Amino acid sequence: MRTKNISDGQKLPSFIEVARRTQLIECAIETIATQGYAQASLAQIAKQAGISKSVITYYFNSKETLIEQVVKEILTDAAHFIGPQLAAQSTARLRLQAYIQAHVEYISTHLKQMMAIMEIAIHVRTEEGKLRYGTATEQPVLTALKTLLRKGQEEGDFRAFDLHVMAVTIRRAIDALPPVLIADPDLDVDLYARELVTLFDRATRKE
Amino acid sequence: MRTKNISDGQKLPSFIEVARRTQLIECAIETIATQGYAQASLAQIAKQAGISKSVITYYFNSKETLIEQVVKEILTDAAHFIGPQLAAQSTARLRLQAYIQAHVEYISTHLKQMMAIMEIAIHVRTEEGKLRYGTATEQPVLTALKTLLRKGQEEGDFRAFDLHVMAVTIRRAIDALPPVLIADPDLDVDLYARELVTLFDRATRKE
Amino acid sequence: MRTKNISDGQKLPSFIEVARRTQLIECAIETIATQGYAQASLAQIAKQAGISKSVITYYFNSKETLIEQVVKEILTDAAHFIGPQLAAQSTARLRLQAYIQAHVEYISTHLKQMMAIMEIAIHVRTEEGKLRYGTATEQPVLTALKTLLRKGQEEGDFRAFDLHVMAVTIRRAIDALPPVLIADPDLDVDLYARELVTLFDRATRKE
Amino acid sequence: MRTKNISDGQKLPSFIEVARRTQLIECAIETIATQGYAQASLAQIAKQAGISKSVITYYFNSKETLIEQVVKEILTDAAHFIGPQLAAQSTARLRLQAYIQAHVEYISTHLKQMMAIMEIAIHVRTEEGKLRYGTATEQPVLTALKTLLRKGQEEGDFRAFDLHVMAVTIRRAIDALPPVLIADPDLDVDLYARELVTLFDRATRKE
DNA sequence: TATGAATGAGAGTTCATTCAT
DNA sequence: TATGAATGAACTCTCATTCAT
Repeated sequence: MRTKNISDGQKLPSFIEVARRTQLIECAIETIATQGYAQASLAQIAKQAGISKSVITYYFNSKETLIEQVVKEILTDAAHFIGPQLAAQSTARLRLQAYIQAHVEYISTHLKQMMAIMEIAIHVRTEEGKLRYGTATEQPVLTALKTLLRKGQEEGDFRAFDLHVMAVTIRRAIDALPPVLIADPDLDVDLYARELVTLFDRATRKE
Repeated sequence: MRTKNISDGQKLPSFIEVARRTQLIECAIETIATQGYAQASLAQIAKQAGISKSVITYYFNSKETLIEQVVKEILTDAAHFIGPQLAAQSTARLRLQAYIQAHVEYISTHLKQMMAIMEIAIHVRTEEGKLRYGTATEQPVLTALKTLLRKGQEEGDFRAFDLHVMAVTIRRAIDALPPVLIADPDLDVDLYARELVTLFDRATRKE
Repeated sequence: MRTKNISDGQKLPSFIEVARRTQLIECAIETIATQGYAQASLAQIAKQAGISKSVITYYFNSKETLIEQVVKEILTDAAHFIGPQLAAQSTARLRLQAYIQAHVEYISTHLKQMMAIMEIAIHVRTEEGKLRYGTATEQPVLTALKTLLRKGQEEGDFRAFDLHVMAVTIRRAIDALPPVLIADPDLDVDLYARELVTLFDRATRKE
Repeated sequence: MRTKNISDGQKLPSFIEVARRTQLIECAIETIATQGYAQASLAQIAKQAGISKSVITYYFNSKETLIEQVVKEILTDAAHFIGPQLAAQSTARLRLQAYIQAHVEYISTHLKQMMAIMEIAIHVRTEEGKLRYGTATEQPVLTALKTLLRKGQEEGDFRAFDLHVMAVTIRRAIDALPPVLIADPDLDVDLYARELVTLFDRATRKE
């Protein structure tokens, strides 16, 4: 499965192509994060990149595709960082703790990306009017978290809370961080993480 | 001090005017809630109302003003519903419980309004690029919640958690409900409320 | 010849009708003079008069008609002031002197009206795109002035200049006054008039 | 100090760009001159040019900018034509004569431009409601003319008239020409110029 | 006599996209 | 590989006018 780009039937993407695509995705993220999705017109993104508007539609056929790539890029990178940290834990309690801490750490070190993806999730809709990267895409994320929580219940670490409510609440607590960090860049993120861990540890544990 | 009624210096709005304004605010809410803020052009809202575009700028001078009225209408109504329920509680724990339950109930019975106001909060920006009804407006809400929580700590009901983290988490847990309800309209909201109450009761209480 | 108003076949215009029409013409002049013709929408004029927009189209069927009346009113009044002063003079030289002085005096005491009529002359066009009150209407004015000048030549007071050039130049010298007075309200208008008289006396006289 | 040419930091405008900008300025002048400023919407100008409305905002960011360019273009060209002819004269009397003749000649050969710039001067206002290219811009022009006249007085060529009155009158006499020429395209402009020269020579000279 | 309600046309502007080079 | 040129649709807003009351 190769990315469907303009040189498909014949050659692999050239070096310059990879570089440009990377650069444009970077610039899109930067623009969306700092100015908001509504201001992130192709013209703005091109200006940010110091190139012409048409370059964008040259490498990505449409704005839609560019945004897709941005989302893919960010989600993949985040998964690479967070996934292994969960796998390393032996109990559900530790896994939840790691889940929160890994997310907080990633968010605090990738604030721009997180702002961008939230802007996208909030703004982009399909032709039928549904959010394209919103709750829909969130489903698998929630499912994974619910699995983690259910295991904790089965193993006797967690009490009998409603999986959906707890999963949603945890996710939103994490998603709240980016704007909080924007508003207060000097925030002590480790403390924030520890507070969240404690909060949800108490909220989930058996007694 | 008179109720702003008859012979007040400025003309009374006619019956039709009141009706139209109400209808247009209604239609704006409907359109924003169902199609998203970006799709809610004056043309769309007018179509929804079955009238011409110009009627909107006739009653509200600008789109900006219309949105202001929508926000005001929704927030006022919500405050009228929720405020008294908090005041009736004697302890911080009960107040937090009431805070959550009142919000959940109001949201579940005013889903359209809640979707609309969240869309607005997320999309509308000032000329300088800041969110107009976003974090800024949220500040007083958070402050009020923090005051409630601090009191609980001072009275010995609550443990020594970080006020900001807890307040943000509670708010986001509540704000999560509208899209959850949209995705699953048959959701048992009372259960949802009870689960949230338990969750945050455990998260906050002393031991 | 009566003004064709709404109550034509039957009664004479009522007192209130006359008053309203006068008031609206006044307000139109005020608005046009101070804010410019482009800003003088019916809404603005109505606001100035403290009445509803529809009143204007009630008394004058259209904006076009209102403007017509404004022009008529102003021109008639000016003619009443200036005409007799010319008739009183015995020689062409004195008549030209009176022409200039009467105009300057009238302009300086009716600045608002003069600004309004110049704005109208400049802005209002017919459906075919010609100026409605511009050069076209100016023609009779120029003709009258040329007659005065020709007489002076025939009587031997004036030298053999081109009538058209001289008439146009005199008119424009006079028309220049309103904006000059706006820019410098403390201007010594008598001096201005005397300077103009001298200027054109030297320009016209035989040797 | 280099002529701003190649490798200047900012990109050179392409041939097409120069051509289009020229064409659009041309078409703007044409439309404004023939139909009046009020009718010169972007749609009209685009129609005149046979292109789409968006092309105009592509080359000039806004209508405001387009008009600025139109004004700049016209004034620059006129100054290039008239300036040198004044400098070539030795006495004030000759300079005034050249002033009038150069203006008349330029106007008669650039009638469209002159009509356009007068329309613009009359119509375009700043946000505060002042004329943008009106009396304000006229000030330096009047000042220059007054300087010429004062010199004539100092050198003993001219009598002791009021500088302001004379300058204004001369300017208005010149500004009167465009509409006069429109009304009568077969007018003998040389005669017109000679008549004006004589008129103001007599009006200004010592005895 | 006077008004508020409503409309439709047209204004300037923004934007993603297409196309030829 | 990259760009400038051009388009058309949609946006918010203004305005003179019509109509029922």
